Amino acid sequence: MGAGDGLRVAVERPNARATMKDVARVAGVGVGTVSRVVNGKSNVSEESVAAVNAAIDRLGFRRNDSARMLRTGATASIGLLVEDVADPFFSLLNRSVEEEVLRRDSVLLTASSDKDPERARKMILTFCARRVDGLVITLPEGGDEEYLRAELDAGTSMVFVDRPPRELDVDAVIVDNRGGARTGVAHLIGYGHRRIACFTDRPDLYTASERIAGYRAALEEAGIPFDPELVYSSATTRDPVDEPLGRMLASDDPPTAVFAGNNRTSINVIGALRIHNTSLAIVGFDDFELADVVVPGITVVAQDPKAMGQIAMRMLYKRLDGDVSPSQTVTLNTRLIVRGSGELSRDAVLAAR
Amino acid sequence: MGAGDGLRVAVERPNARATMKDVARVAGVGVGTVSRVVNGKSNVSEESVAAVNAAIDRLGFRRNDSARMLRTGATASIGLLVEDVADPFFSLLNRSVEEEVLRRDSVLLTASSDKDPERARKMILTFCARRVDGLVITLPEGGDEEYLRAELDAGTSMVFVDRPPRELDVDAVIVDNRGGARTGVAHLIGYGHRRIACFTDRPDLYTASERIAGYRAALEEAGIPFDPELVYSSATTRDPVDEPLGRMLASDDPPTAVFAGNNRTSINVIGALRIHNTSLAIVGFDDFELADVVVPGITVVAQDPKAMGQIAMRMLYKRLDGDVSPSQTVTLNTRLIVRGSGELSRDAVLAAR
DNA sequence: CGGCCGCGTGGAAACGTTTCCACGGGCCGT
DNA sequence: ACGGCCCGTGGAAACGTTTCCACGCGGCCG
Repeated sequence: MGAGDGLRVAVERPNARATMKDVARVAGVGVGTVSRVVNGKSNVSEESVAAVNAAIDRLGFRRNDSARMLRTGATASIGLLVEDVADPFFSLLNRSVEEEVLRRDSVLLTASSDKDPERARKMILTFCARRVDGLVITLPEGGDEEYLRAELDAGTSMVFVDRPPRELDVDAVIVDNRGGARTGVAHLIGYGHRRIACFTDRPDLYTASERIAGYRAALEEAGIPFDPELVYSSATTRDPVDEPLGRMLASDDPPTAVFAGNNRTSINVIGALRIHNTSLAIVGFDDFELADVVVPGITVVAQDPKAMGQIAMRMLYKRLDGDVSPSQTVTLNTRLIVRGSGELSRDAVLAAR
Repeated sequence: MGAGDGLRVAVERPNARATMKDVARVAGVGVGTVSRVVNGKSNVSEESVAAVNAAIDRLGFRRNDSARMLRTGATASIGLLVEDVADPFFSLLNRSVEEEVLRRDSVLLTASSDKDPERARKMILTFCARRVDGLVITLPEGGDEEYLRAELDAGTSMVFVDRPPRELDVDAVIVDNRGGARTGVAHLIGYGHRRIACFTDRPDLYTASERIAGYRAALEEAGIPFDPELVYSSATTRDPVDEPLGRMLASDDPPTAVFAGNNRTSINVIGALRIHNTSLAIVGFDDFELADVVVPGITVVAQDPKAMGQIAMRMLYKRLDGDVSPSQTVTLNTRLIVRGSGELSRDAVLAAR
């Protein structure tokens, strides 16, 4: 009645998870066989499979993946660190990464850095302690990235997204921020604008500085002098921009168009324009829901977070599958989506004044 | 030179992670001492601490959490399953859950069910195999929830969010969907409307059906007959609603106001109104960015995903800390945010026709 | 002066899996 | 008819931690 005993014990303590040993006892086989059945290995007799499955059901057995991970060294998990999982751009990226992770029957650990290098460091180290197979990282500005080298050397694969690495030899997928901004601003110039304001995020952020560079490049190409008075970088994307916009509008030579460096800033600009009861041509960087619901629809330079996630994961899994070729940076092109706000001509704006 | 040997081995194979055994050898102490140092236990001499830390730095040691989890049985991880991490509502919930998880030095596993019960089941079972300490779940409609009982019995704590459990004895935090909808519709009625259209999600979804019930309750209270012709439930929140709205507008007794059952539907309705070049009073369920940027601003019945996440996690951690009191369901109240679209009176709408 | 307590320590067992090795039995080929 | 081989199997080692137990040693109290 040895088997019966095993069962009784399990039934009497329903709160303890059954182990393979318990299953083996109940099924009357060895633990090796249980393991083979659980993992769907082929060389097991039909009777054994049936007996084991019956025992599993009876005991409510579920494999303990901690033990499996320890033994095999493979955790089947990926760590994702972004600025903020609630940000529209990153939440889309998150979802697309999730999709790829799921396809490989892995699990996704997520965290938001909140642009804090220290918090990012802590989370990445936590992920590494958990021995994730790979890491997808948007590293916040301003921190030291050297600590990552140790993890890299230890064999943890990683891909940077949205920002290129500075020193590290890792894969990355980024967006052509500069080119996208240049295109957007050139679009405005094409409609006759010569006084174009530029609202962005903190300029010490990689994406913001690139976009400002694109803005300047477009001006330069058109022979329009750069006027620092027309550039405003907010400390956080949350604060409104009515006041700086008001100052520009009140100047001798006010802008007739605005280039907004990111989607939240676009929204802030729209709000500020409403407050000042005026309309300028607008092109925003990064698409957002409702961009086509306001009137006029907002013309944007769109990124593709879904593609970014897919490509990043494809690169990562290639590394995990053993690819040791030199690291590369993929740059995604942007797409100009014309909706009306960017096609308001200089003449039309001036006429309305 | 025993210690030297240990070091040399580690240096020669930099790709292999050092273990506590390696650290112990290099530091000239026992593994027990290394473990105590790593975990910051107090009863270790200063010299030992110093020696161990030096060895750790030298070897790039990082504790293997798989082994730790196996040994201790505590994984310090929480699983979160929502409909879609890219949805504005759930991404905010995700972030707020993350914040609470971080506070407890845990890690967050996330997944999107995409409203597919089978996918949800798979992910939940995966989380359970990984022995997460607790689960935060938005269970998709239509699936069997019985399989959760086994996990519950096995001691995995869980909290439902956004939907109550049907049979299961688990904690939940939900929103007063019915009451919120009633308030929103009553608000419209207060401005004289008697023909109020209702656009929602699939009515077999819990939240949608509750909101429809709230809509009907408000009508009933005001003595307004319910007209099924004024209710449209789209199969997915992606499809536009121009056609059904057009049909309603073309009828003998067209609506003068709209209640939109969720934020994407609100957006669709705004788009459809624009196409039909007309304006009706609107109240939407669930706030969204830009609700105050369109003109007029959209009056909404707002939920608070952040609070939902906080409360859910507080309940979950109470359970993990041993609370065995009866399970409870917390219902969060909604808040009406007045922005203009809901205050367009019936007379104003009719006058504009 | 002797026993006892407590502190710092090393070592070994245990967590639950996977994987490797060895073994027995049937089958096929020579 | 016999040897080798393959298949299904059981058992044990190993993964890297934590935790428990036992040990030595000093100091303090009786």
